[in-house]
Amino acid sequence: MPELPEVETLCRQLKTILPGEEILRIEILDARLGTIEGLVGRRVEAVKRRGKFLQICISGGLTAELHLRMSGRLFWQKGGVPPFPSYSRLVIAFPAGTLILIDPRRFATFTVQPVSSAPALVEDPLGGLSARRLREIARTRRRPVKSFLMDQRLIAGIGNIYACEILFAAGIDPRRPSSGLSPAEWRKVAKMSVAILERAVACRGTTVSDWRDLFGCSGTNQDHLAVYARQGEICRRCGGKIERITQGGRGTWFCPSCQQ
DNA sequence: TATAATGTTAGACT
DNA sequence: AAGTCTAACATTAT
Repeated sequence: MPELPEVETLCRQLKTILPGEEILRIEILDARLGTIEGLVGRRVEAVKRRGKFLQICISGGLTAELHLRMSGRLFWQKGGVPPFPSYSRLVIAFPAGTLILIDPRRFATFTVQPVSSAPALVEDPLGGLSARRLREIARTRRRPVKSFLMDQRLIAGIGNIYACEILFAAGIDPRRPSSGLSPAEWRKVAKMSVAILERAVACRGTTVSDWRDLFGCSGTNQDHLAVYARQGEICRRCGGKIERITQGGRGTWFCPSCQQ
């Protein structure tokens, strides 16, 4: 569910609440999450984001790393007592309230002292992407540019919705081999990536089905989607018809007439 | 009932 | 060897 803008939204909201708070209690409601040790009694020092990971830095040099995967959400509940929402999988109680991980599909992960995975080649597309760097990384890769943009080892944070929207904004066919884009095309991709992601952050994310922010509110970026989930509808730029294809097992939406 | 859903990754290919 | 592709994970909604 959440991509960079959604995780950034949660991160900004948590920053207003958690720093300085003591962890009073942790309840694991889904055994898939494993055990979580060493956090109770410690204090939150900072909240950060890396790609789609949310990092909670804890006193004593610990870091808890949360990944929401497909259906994870975070919800802030004022009181610390049940009932918790459906599909609550993890509860972390603080003096100010309770942080709840809601996750129907149970793919989310929460780890302490993570074996911090290697950073992406492009650490974070917010605040500037180098077109030359993208082109350099793409030079030896022939796979479709859409799956290139979504590869977290290469660029941190872009997922299915924003990959589709970025390529529409850049006017590039998602099936094009990455190595075949011209310097001018990479400039467009770089520029549009930043623009699309920044607008989504400003809109507190995209709510097409179940995304909600920390306080249960929908985002508003769905109002700006040009292609995602719009198959059969009219392209607002050229009047053509938006199509859906499958790439790497995921849906891709694009306008064949204005994305070349 | 079959399909698709905002993600990642192990293992099999090339 | 590095790059690429597929299936699998678990559950709900259409």
